[in-house]
Amino acid sequence: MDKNYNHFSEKEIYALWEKRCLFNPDSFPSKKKPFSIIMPPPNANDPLHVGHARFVTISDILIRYFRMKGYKTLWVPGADHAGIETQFVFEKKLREKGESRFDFTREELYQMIWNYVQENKALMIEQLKLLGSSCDWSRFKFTLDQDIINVVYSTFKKLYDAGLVYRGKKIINYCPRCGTSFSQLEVDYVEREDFLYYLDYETIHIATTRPETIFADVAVAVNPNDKRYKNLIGQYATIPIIKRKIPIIADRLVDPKFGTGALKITPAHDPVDFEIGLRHNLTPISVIDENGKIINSPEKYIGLNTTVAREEIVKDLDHFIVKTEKISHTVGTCYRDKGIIEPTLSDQWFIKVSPLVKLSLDAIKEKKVVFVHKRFERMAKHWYKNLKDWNISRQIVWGIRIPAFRCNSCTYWNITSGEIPDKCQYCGHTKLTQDPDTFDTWFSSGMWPFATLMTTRKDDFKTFYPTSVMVTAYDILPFWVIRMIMLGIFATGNIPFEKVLLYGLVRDKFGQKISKSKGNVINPIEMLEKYGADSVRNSLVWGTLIENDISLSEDNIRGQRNFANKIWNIARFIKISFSNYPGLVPKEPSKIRKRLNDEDRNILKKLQLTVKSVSNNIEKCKLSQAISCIYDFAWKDLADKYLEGNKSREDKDTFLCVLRFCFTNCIKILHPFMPFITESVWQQIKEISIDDSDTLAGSAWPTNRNL
RNA sequence: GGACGCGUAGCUCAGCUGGCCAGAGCGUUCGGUUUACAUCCGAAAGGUCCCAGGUUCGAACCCUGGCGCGUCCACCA
Repeated sequence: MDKNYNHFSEKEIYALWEKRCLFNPDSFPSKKKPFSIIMPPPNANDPLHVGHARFVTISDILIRYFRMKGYKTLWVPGADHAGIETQFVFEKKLREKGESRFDFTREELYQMIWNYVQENKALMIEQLKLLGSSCDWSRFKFTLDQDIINVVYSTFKKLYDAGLVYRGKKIINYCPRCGTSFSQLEVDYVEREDFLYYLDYETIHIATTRPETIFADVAVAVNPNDKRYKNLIGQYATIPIIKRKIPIIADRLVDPKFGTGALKITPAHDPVDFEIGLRHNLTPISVIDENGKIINSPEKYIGLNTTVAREEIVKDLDHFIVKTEKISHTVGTCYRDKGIIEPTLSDQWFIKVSPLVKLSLDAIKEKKVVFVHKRFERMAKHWYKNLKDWNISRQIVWGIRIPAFRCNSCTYWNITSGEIPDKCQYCGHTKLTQDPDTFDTWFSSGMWPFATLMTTRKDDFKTFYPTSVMVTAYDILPFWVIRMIMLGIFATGNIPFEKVLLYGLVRDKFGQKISKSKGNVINPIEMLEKYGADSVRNSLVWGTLIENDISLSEDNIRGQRNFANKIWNIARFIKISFSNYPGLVPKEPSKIRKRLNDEDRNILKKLQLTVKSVSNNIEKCKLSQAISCIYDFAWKDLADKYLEGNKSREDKDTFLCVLRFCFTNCIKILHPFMPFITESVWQQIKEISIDDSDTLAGSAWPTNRNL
């Protein structure tokens, strides 16, 4: 054995595990209880970052622990097509080559992105292996695999048949440059300076930052309690330039303290106005089309973009402008190109969420789904209560195309489970046109736990659903976790997972958020090459609670590398000692009980307590406590005190037997955390070890009976 | 405006349902050269547990209020 541990044999170790098929539950025909985790599929297109490294570590610790405990263990890996994200990255690449998505047909574009993603997917898989992930690669799923798509289709159909899918005109967040709508969550609100124009509507003055939308006004609203305007309610105001008369109405959403306290109502271009419009039965008028150009306005403005139109209209409004002031307010911007989002009326598919929310809240209340950390349960409930109907249409190509076909004759929509209808089910007409839109990524990934298990192996769904625990970052609780619960219960009648373990974000060593612009990005693969996967893994659970954000520093990783080296050297001491005493046969301490002294009994007792505490902590997902227990036992109790205090002892025989026994058990409980070094050590000393397991990864967790 | 957190050693953080002199890692200082490891060993310094009240025999921990910081969400035209 070398003087120091070097981690360069990690790949061989991983290959050994794969060769033994240790990660495939089919190799264990036991009737034991199943334990399963579905991996949140990383974006196929991006290299792994430290956040991924954290969930890999956490999940792998749990998986390896339960595997050693004898459970039938399955960890399903996967990759996500990451709809909008990927298409925009790809389009950027096209632009660099002087091409655009409009140069290709839909099918060509899809195929090109598909090929591009396949190339990158391989890298992602490679990196997951470098981290030691003990997934069953034979069950790998991609979110655009045909069988996954089929599950998504039939779930959509089921939702439709249950009356939970509807097509509606709604205000959506539309980006005219990207040509797509975004969910509420994809819009960034930024603080901006703008002019607030006070306009004379004859009977009343209103204030607006968007004068280009005045031709879309259908009313002026005031707060019902606003004494200034009480007698105007029911009367009319007049839109300048076109002189159209519109009613003055009262609505509680109007803030009397803002501007003049009178709000022009433009239901087609503002979400609040849309809501007020609905309440008062006002018919919306659109003045901005999907390209961001003015329509339904006086001739001279038609076709202008909104910025130019605003300038022109402000010029023409002239003496109608009573006052102009600068204000700073928040404006919705596109999270991709940072441009202004136009709230626009559009036809989209929606999911009616209230029945699904009820199912989910009930499941949480009945403790069918348990959040390991209570505070996330509180957050989830809060989200559910504020969830609005879910717009699932996206105007992009890279995704799952919505199986909705509109009849060219009667214009009714035919919804299928994916198959192309040969005739309209309402009028029998044979010409139908498919909706060009694709599903929101979160809609299909919300089905991930059951879509994967329904398509891996024949009995997987039966055996492994609901999965044992969902491990994911807390920042996607609202995007993903709550939607998986809704869709899982709806589609299968059963919860998708029993526990939700949400972990905190990885930050830099000062606790700052990691971002490219700050230049504090930590590349896990670089660290792993430098210090070994075990060190990186340990540094991601060490010292901070799982549910809290963790500050990662290279110092920390180095500290864990030193720990790995300590483990290596205890093994080296044992190996050298045994080879110095060729006649020495390792015996279990229970067989030589009479020869044990106080120190021997003490360390054996300590081992027992450590195993117990580590098991408890892992089962409660308290991983930082678990690893620090092992760390203290291995380094302080075993190496510094016991080994150091006994190395020159007369009774070498007993000492070495006790040491060997404690150490082999120690690397067993350390294995889920640091699989490579422990396996590597096991391969070195297994001939003098306590059991005859060929690999440590496939060995059994220590139990009270054999301690 | 709403929700959820955080404030403990120089830094990053533990401290579970109130109870032994408040802990760890890193850093700092001092001392160790053979024989498992300098990626090591031994020792030391370093804390008004954000502030103020309250509950209690007893509070870093529970309650109330403040101050400071962070994240997410949202409907200010």
